[in-house]
Amino acid sequence: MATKGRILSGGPSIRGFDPWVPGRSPNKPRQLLSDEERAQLATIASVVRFKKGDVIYLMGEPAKFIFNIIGGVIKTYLTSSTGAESIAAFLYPEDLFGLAREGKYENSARAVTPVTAYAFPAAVLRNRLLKNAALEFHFMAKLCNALREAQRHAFLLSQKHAATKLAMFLQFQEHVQSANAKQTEIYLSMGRSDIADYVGLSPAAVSRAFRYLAAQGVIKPRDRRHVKIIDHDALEKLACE
Amino acid sequence: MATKGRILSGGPSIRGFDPWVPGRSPNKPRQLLSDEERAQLATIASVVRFKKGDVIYLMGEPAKFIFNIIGGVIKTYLTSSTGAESIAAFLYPEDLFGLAREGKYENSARAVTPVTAYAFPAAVLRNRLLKNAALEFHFMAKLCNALREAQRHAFLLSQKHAATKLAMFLQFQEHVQSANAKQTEIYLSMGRSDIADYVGLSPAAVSRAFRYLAAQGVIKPRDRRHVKIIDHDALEKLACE
DNA sequence: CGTTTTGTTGACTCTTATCAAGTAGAGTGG
DNA sequence: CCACTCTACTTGATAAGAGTCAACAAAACG
Repeated sequence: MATKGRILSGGPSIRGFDPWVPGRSPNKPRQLLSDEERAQLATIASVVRFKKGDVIYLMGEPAKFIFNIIGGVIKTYLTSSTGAESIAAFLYPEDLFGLAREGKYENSARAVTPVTAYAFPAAVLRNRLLKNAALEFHFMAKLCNALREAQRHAFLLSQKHAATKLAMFLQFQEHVQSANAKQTEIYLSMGRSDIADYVGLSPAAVSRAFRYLAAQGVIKPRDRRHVKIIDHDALEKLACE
Repeated sequence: MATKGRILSGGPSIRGFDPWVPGRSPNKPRQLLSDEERAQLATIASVVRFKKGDVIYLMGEPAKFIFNIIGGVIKTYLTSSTGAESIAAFLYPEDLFGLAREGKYENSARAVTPVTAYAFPAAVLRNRLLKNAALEFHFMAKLCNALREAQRHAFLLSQKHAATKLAMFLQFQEHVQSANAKQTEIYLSMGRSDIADYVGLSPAAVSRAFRYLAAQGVIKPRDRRHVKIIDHDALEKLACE
């Protein structure tokens, strides 16, 4: 695919919104890095691959790398003492992950699909950022985006009805994909139990919520990973209720 | 108070953890800004005051300012279409707030107590950051902290039992305050309904959860705003369950 | 093509939301 | 400083909704 080729050949890529500069086409994230920045970052990055299900790092490990996804989807998660895992975020191509505190990872990460990513050694990246304010600014902008998404996720989790949560989740997915193409059908990269861990419900409740939305004529599932949104307004209404 | 005097006289202050450099005393946040940076920031800041309950900004407004709290507590929140408000974060002295996307605030902010803060004009601050990579790095570090807290908040919200949520909330409060002093009694800056909006429960459920924890002998409320933690281990166990 | 994992469905239980009534606290003016 | 008022909080009864468990169905995997 042409787009994928461009991303690969161009080096590391970060997509998002500038905190303060209005975009030319609002509500569409843009490439935050200049071509020179991407080339510069390419010199310190190595490309790494993970198979579906691979653990990329565990909470508490020394945070040697920051990652930039080229292709695939990863999840970051926290594990409670009972073993239940709560998913903090799904991350997609052109996202960053590898959040650390005082040199230790603050959550765990695992590949949801096969993943290709750039890995930046933390120490080297830190030096680059301290020497290049513009580059650093773009990383900061991406962090603002991540913070906003975490707050939206918290908002989703504060909702009480399973259908509301699922509706919001589907809207998130739609926005992630509409960056690439304006398609009516959504592809879900993750399984039902990952969705459950993200929206804070049991897998059973997620399953029932899908059935409910389908019964209302809001969505039309083709199979477990493909959903067509029939009634965007109804979804919006459910999501905002 | 000596500490407060230092903060005021020293100019803007940001407290947190460096993402990659281990702290000398782990688990204690440190001042991220150098004295020169604080002095420099002071030249572009004005001091603003808000009364308890004042709206500081509303979601969607032009994001003219970034704020740094000197004293008091604020909350950032999202309002759903039904009017229910979900609190994204409580912010304390030495915190930053005023998150924006493409020049618009992405949430609303309101004073929970009387508040004093520095206000940085966004455009001016942006220029400073782009000219001073070290200063910018410290803002970025603070953003990492905020992102981590948002993810911990999401983790709290994903918990199913009211007592668990409240236990986690009380632990958060304890950590916020233990930065200042190691006291056994916690002071709650916010009312019950703000706690409810933060942990994603009804005020009634929060009230019952308090009663439950007290009945278990885990906490001992002195009045509505003062709680003594009797059994830290039990609280930990409840929080992690 | 069988095996194993993942997802769906139903019956039942448990928890919290909701609503309404009562109470305590904070704030206000005398 | 006290009484009054108003808001915020607590408490109880009820019902709606999601969790759990178990059995079944459907994919995914080798």
